[in-house]
Amino acid sequence: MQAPKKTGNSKLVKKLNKEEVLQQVVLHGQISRADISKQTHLSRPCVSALVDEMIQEGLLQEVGMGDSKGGRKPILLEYNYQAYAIAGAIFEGSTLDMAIADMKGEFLARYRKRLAQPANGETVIEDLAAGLDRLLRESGIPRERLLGMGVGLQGVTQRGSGTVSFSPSTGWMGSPIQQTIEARLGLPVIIDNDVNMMTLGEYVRGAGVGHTNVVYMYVGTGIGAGIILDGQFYRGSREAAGEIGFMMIGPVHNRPNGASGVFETHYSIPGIQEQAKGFLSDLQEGSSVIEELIRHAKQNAEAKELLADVYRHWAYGMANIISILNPEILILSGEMVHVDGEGVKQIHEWLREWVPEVPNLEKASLGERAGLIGAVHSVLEAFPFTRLLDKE
Amino acid sequence: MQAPKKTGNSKLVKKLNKEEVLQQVVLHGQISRADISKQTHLSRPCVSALVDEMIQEGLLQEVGMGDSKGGRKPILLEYNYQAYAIAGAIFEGSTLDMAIADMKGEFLARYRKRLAQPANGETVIEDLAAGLDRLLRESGIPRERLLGMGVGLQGVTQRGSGTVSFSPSTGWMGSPIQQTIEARLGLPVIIDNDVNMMTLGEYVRGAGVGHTNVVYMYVGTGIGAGIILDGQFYRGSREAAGEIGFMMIGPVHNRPNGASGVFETHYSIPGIQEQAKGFLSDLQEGSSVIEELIRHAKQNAEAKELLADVYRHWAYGMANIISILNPEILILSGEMVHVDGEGVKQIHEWLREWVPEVPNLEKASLGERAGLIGAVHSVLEAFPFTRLLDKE
DNA sequence: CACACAGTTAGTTAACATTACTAACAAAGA
DNA sequence: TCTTTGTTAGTAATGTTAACTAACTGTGTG
Repeated sequence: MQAPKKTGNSKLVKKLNKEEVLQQVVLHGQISRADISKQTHLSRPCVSALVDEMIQEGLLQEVGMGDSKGGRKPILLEYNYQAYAIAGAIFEGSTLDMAIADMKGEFLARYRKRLAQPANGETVIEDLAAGLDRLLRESGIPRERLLGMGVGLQGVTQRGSGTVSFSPSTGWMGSPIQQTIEARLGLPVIIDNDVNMMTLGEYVRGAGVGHTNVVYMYVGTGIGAGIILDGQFYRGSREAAGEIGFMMIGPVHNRPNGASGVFETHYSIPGIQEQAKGFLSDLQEGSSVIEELIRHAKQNAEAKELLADVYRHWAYGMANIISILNPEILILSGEMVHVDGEGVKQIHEWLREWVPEVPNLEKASLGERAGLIGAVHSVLEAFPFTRLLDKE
Repeated sequence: MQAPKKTGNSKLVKKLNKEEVLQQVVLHGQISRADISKQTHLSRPCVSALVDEMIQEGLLQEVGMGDSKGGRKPILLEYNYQAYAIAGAIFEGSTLDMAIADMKGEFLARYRKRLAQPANGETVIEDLAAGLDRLLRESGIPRERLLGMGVGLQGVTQRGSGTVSFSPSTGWMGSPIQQTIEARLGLPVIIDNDVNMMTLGEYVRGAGVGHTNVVYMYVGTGIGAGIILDGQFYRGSREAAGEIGFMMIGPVHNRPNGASGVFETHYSIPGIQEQAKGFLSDLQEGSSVIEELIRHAKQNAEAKELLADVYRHWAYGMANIISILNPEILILSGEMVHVDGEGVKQIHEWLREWVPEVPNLEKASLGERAGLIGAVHSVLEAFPFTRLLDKE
């Protein structure tokens, strides 16, 4: 039942210390051995030894001298972000969006492809493999320097077991798809829901940076949320946390589709469209329902009323989330990014009236890149520095 | 910024290993050195050394021989639950309820006192000190073997800073009351909201045992919840998590008291009483509003309607919590424990209709002892074995 | 039935490996 | 000359493996 550790866990301490040193370097960008020692309670000789090993391993580099502070000049160290690379992939509708990134999360190459619909699970895996090959070629990164791939997709995923129980856009159903892909690509793979990937992206690079309790609220085809509490992704006991589309907001009866939640039946984009069909029939491909609704609301009283109703009920949802979770920030995404300043202000006012601790309300800031960035970071998170230091 | 560690952190490893050993003993009740070694990846000699030290420190005891498994009989070790003691105190209305417990959380003595109202903050502290003295005398435990005291109270607490911003029953307001009490008692003190203490109690000894995602829903004078996610108490960014009385359930307008939440305005006990005042005027001291309402509902159509409405809105609250958090268990407490089987069944049916992952629905099982048990455990949690092993 | 002896399990001792520390020193600069 | 940075050398702490003692089970034999 216990993890096997052959050399005794003095090795563990070393690993921890190495990680701590690495963390300091990452944190400061450039730093000397002496300064690391000051920051970490580790002695200078010890830091020196650990740093030397990590230089051997390619994780750190000496990048020149710093300014003297009255004595010998320090040798500055830098994290070698190019030591390894990570791949990310997102299935969004019928397109596959891929990228390869360095360990900073910076994209080195990107690749996009439209998939034939309906998707066939096996050819989709081949598409993934082909995309990866191309990214490797384009970026010039040798395959053995790839740490893994993060894959985000619309649908229902069980990250723990690496299975996908429902995903029309990829054609993956049931079965431990993660292992299958890992075997095909010869790489560790992480599979997760697209909203979770976007949440992670915004958390590490977008609107959520610097916060420890973050709720990412998404309104699109459905309504969902990604939840990060005390700096940790919270998934719930059956990976069903954040299914806020099932909140009891709006008319309880009159719910045609039993599988859909009450909230999302009425206030997801399809739900709103249904309510607006009297005046919003002429919607061209690719345009935003909310933008259109806002436009109509300027002349049409009915549209104005609907828009206010939508805002109000979205605000109810936020108030419930806030009451339960007291997050520092609520990130608005999906179609909610099209709400204008007026609308956000109105929602904010309501919240101040209803709940005592109103968090920051911010629109998602990464746009369509959020998912990919999250996918890349899901790998970085799962393989923290630890793994790199394992190259025994 | 860094924790000071004088001897280098090889000492840290030892502590960790010692804790691991201790954990095994606690977990198994009785266990031999050899078995600990098998469970912990630590070698037998190492376990022996650590165990010997802990026997010296009084934390472990040899309690006799176990059965032979074909060779020498093992010497069984046991955790010495009596090595230290913990005190707990709960202010519930105008009574102060205190207990002293061993490290298993078993009460060794208990003490109750009615406080004069309105409470004066300073005399309350003296009451606390007097109660503690009495408990120590009664249980025969020397003061220096006390690890600390957990204090739970109705009101608004900031556990992080140890302050109480609102608490009529104790008369404590603002000011870092925790330090004041610590100074007076000469003991580490933990202050927390009573609902949080009860949540912890149910989590470690009551209905929540064995679960990692637990929501404890309390309906009384107000409506609140305690939240444990992935085995950790979740408090929110400003310690306002679980303020579910502010959910947007029930009539939004017509809320007389601006400080109270929409949900609790209508569906806390005072809110229900307000709605029931037509037929529930004759309520004697100490009886349950819900029990009375259930009784009336058998003859009175109006009462029946109100009861159904209350159940329904409580269920809305639960559905929202479940949608967001997907807990494994929802513990019903406060006046909700008086809901009869019929009512629970009805609520469960609604939930199955509304949300996909319905958790266990269970009534709180510890009754009025929950808070005290939680208070005691809050200390155990804050001073894990770590502290004991610090006696360098 | 007594008893020797092999086999097994528990716990300890001894020698060794790892890792971090302190102290002292060399290098480089103000 | 005094500082600051980085390294070398010796030491202390802690855990490991290997080997040993202790204690018990079970079995075959006189």
